[in-house]
Amino acid sequence: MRLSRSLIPTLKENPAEAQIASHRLMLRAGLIRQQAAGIYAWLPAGQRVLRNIAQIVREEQDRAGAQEMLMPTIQSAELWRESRRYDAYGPEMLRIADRHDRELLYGPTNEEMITAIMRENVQSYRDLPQILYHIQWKFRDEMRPRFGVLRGREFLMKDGYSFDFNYEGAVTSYRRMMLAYMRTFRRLGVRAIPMRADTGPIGGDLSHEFHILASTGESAVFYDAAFEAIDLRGEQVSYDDSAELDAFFAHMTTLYAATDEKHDTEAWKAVPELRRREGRGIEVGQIFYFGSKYTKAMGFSVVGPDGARIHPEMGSYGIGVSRLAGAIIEANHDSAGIIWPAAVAPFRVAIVNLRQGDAETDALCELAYAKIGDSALYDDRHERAGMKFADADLMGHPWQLIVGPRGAARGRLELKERCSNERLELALEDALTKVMA
RNA sequence: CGGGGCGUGGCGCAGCCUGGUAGCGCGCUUGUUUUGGGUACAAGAGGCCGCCGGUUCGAGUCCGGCCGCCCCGACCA
Repeated sequence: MRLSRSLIPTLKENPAEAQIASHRLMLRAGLIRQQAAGIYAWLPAGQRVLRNIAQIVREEQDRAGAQEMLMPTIQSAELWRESRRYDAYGPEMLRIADRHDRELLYGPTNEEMITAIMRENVQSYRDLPQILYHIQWKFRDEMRPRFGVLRGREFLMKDGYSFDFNYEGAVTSYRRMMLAYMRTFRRLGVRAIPMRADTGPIGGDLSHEFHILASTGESAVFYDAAFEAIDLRGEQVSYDDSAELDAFFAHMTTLYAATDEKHDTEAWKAVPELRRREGRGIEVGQIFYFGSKYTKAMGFSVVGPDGARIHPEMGSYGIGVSRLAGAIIEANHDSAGIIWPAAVAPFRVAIVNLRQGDAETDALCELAYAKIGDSALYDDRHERAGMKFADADLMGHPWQLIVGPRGAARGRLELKERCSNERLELALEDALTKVMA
């Protein structure tokens, strides 16, 4: 993308409404603009971030055997009466009436809808297990939206649902999703710790929240410092080997880690004192097992091998895609701006033309831009070098390809790595090799 | 929802107490200058002062109502 022709409105000053770093930086780097309390428009660069995060989430869900689908944002109140959550959910649910005065709602989550879809289309235990997910906008009418996209009212979420014939199967699905989540967060460039969590209105008795540690997090968390050292990735674990899956699950859940709702002071005392960490976390995902709560309430059953009907066992699995954009920035920034992990950066590299109009400089920039293509943001504005440097740092591209007349005359340019601030003078080909690695 | 605060060019703010033709910095446009970390000078453009009503000869300023936004708390798959 050529910056001169892009809607990436960077701000030099901090907008007054933004209190925390990620919110300030998302506004200043031109990623988002607020439209109403807790409701944001994602500008082109922001949309690219959202798309990158969603794509990684999608790939890891697919790899875990989940199937992508797409359910609507608007749901019928009838559906929610079946599970008795229409009244239970309270004012956080946005209720709408259509022109015929039929009661609708903007979905805050989709357990009812997916259960209804399964009920209509699945009759036999042989059709199980299944895990389905979608990436869709949700709306929860929060009492007090804040912190930009970290607590918005409208937000993009990956929500998935597993259906198993029995408890053992459901536990396996739960463990598969935990593995998928750890891999997802790893690829997104953040360390998220699974913590025992409260199940809340979704109900059920087994749940973990995934928290990125950050002083600005909304949740108080307690965890064993050993988490800071262990391998959270699970790269080598096979989804199809139940022994490996169980071992990974044990590895993730044996050490103490809990949110304040589930904090157990007795168990806490068993953690060596020097390893007790109390901090704050940003919840970026949560997984639940809740058995047949919804399949029973909504009358979804399948015929088993013995001819008897059983209510499938469910789990649900959420990742806050739009919240992650903010959380990743919260965990990766400095005083100059964002420091994007390469996997989610809107642009892998900025081409900084220090002397727009200088023939050799322009030519070298154009060549670099042609070779890199869409993952480059070419700063071809007629602006001073200082402003371009400041904007590139603010936007947080992992790499900056700095091209000025001094080097261009000799066919050289400078490559700056945002996270280390390291600069190298190189020929274009060598720089591209490093950038594309 | 309880408490607190704020709405004035795109952004950040002053002006309001004590009513009298709307200001500053940044940004934007044009020109000159400068050119490897937000250059300097000059000339410009841009404002239902959140909305409605009231008081007054006159309201950004005073009074009432409403709306929006932010912060603390409670709440929060």
